[in-house]
Amino acid sequence: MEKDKGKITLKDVARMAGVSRGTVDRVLHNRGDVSKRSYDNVMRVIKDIGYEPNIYASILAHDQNRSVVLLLPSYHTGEYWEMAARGAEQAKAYARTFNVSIETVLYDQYDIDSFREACIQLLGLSPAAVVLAPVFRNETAVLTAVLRERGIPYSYVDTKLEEDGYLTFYGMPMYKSGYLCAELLFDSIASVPEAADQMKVALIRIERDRNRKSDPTATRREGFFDYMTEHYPDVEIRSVFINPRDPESIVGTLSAFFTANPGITHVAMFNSRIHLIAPALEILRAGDMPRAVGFDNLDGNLAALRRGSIRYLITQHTDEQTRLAVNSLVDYLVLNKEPERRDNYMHMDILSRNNVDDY
Amino acid sequence: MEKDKGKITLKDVARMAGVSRGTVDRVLHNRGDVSKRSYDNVMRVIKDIGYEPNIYASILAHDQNRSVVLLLPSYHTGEYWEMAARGAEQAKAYARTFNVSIETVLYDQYDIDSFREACIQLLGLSPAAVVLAPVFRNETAVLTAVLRERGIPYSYVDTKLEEDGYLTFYGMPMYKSGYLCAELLFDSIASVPEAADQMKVALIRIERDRNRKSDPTATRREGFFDYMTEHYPDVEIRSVFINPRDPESIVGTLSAFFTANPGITHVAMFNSRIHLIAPALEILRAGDMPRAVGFDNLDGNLAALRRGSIRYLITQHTDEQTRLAVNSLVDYLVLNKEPERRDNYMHMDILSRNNVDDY
DNA sequence: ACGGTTTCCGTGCGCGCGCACGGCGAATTG
DNA sequence: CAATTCGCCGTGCGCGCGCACGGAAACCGT
Repeated sequence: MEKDKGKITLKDVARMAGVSRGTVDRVLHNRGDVSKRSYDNVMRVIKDIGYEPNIYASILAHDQNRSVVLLLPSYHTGEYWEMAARGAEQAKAYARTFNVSIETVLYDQYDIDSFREACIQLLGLSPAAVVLAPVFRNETAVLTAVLRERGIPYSYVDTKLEEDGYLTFYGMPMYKSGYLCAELLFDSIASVPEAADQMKVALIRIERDRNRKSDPTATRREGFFDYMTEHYPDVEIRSVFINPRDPESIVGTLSAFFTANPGITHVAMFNSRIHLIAPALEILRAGDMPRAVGFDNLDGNLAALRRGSIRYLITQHTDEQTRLAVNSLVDYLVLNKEPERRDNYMHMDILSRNNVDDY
Repeated sequence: MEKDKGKITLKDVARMAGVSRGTVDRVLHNRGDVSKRSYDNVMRVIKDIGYEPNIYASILAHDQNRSVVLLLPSYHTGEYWEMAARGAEQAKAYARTFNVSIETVLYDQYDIDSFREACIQLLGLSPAAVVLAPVFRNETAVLTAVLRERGIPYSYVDTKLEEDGYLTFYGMPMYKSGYLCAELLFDSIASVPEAADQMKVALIRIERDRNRKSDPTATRREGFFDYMTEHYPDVEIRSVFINPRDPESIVGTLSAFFTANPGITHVAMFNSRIHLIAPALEILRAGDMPRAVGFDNLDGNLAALRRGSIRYLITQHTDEQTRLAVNSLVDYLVLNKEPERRDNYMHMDILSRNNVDDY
């Protein structure tokens, strides 16, 4: 494209503008102490010959110690937010090639005070940029106000607030994911739609979400129901609530449910925890496994997929989201690169037993 | 994690190892002229304190004009290899942050002489690294021999030769992709397997491949047949050959085929060109569209997917493959980073009408 | 005319590393 | 034993830029 041969340097610009390197430098950084005449000269030369600073020399001379801090919900092994942490780990490799370090601050997503503390801790780290998963919306708004005031760029992952101070957002299209879930579930009778009247669906939900007003999967459920209404309006759909904190109880809960609701042929679960019910299905329905579709590539889910107790997983790449969010901030910080898109809805992957291996 | 404050430099290593900067440098680059004693000392210190070179200083001092050259089949808009070129374009962004430029040399994949010429042209560019799509296997072997002799690292995309001089390979698991194709195609009767005896499959193939001994999709077809034998041994499978150079003829060919073979319910195509037959299906089978599954995310294929004339596409991310191959070479050149894996079989994406939007 | 500001500008140093050059002691050779 | 070679090593320069320092005009008031 452009000739890299006779690389144009700041010195060249200085010479061509009839000034010194220092003056060009002052112009480039709007640092004042430059006469209008010199300023114009320099600017003209820069435009004319298309000078671009050498970022390596710049960074080397600068030698800053930037760090990107992630603010995420804490997690146990195998849980949803672990994937985000994994993505952060991957981003580290990229960041460290730019001498940017990555730190993570965790909070309890069910304890607003821990979030407040985490915010204070985060600011104490004096981050060069921040990645947020905004579970507590009001408190997050407070934090981002501070960040904006301090000129610290930040990005959202998973969910975003409706404001426009953020650099990027990486998330999943929730409504569509529910729609897709229904489609995959009922693709099993696509060639014989008249079989629909023998089909019956169980939606597995979390006990705690039953009375929760802000269920994060509500939109997804909406997409699911819309698909069903459009394509299979007469199929029966039942909900059953399990308690994820007490895995022992799940077999019992489902056993009672299947007895009370015979003929369940399809199972769906809208959060990331379908791995919790896979063993129960294997025990209770070994003979005639219902077709099950769930979300997210947790290790437990992938294992169940491989065992055959789950037919499809729809994944949103939480790790990728985090990785890309960090990278966008690093690019912005180091290379002055504006992101291509502010809002990035990630592609949903469909995982089956036969394409999970090279995942 | 590590303290970035007192950044460890090459000079520190030298001091701690009781040698000079030059010696450390020689060790780092395996440049010889170092006594075993000094070598061991330096290596130990490096391990101990976890020294990592500052790439900015490194690149700045280096200031070479390396270029990575891609050797790919030429293409028209909307064809398979265009995706590889697109991936190269994306890699450019990454490469340029390291002052590495990307060049592409194209050849006619049906003309061996053009390949030979391309090889000469490539060597004339004195590349720092090369990415290859080895259509002509024998000639490619000749080229790679030269590259090895000159110490130029290279990577394969799409296909590889069975040798072990390459740095990385990025491709798709072909057998599995065929297996997956069959599964997706017949998932439509998964809940009512007894419907299988009313199903009939058409495999659309390319006229030119009929007598070709090295059909690149042969392995894929094998996976497909294995799945069918295992799960639906009695389903009828018919092949029909079309001429992609004469799109006008396709409707006629398929029309005759459907007449001769009534009751086709499923259609599969193992190369990237299923977009060629989508219009024909829309015309000939508007009333009862067969279920069609194809490969690769060509724009034409995606459009047909959106229109509903294709049910699923299995994609192998040719663009990603190329991008990653280039990146692995850049990392190797600039950062001395060995690739994590030599052979990288890419994940296969399943695309349906409902997850294609954010692709 | 002279001291004191203000405005504007040039120069030198250092960031950490790659590499060429030259040097020094020990081994080898005639 | 002197001359040469060889193995090993240290030093200096430059990559392009940021920034601090100091200095030269120009301007001002007395």
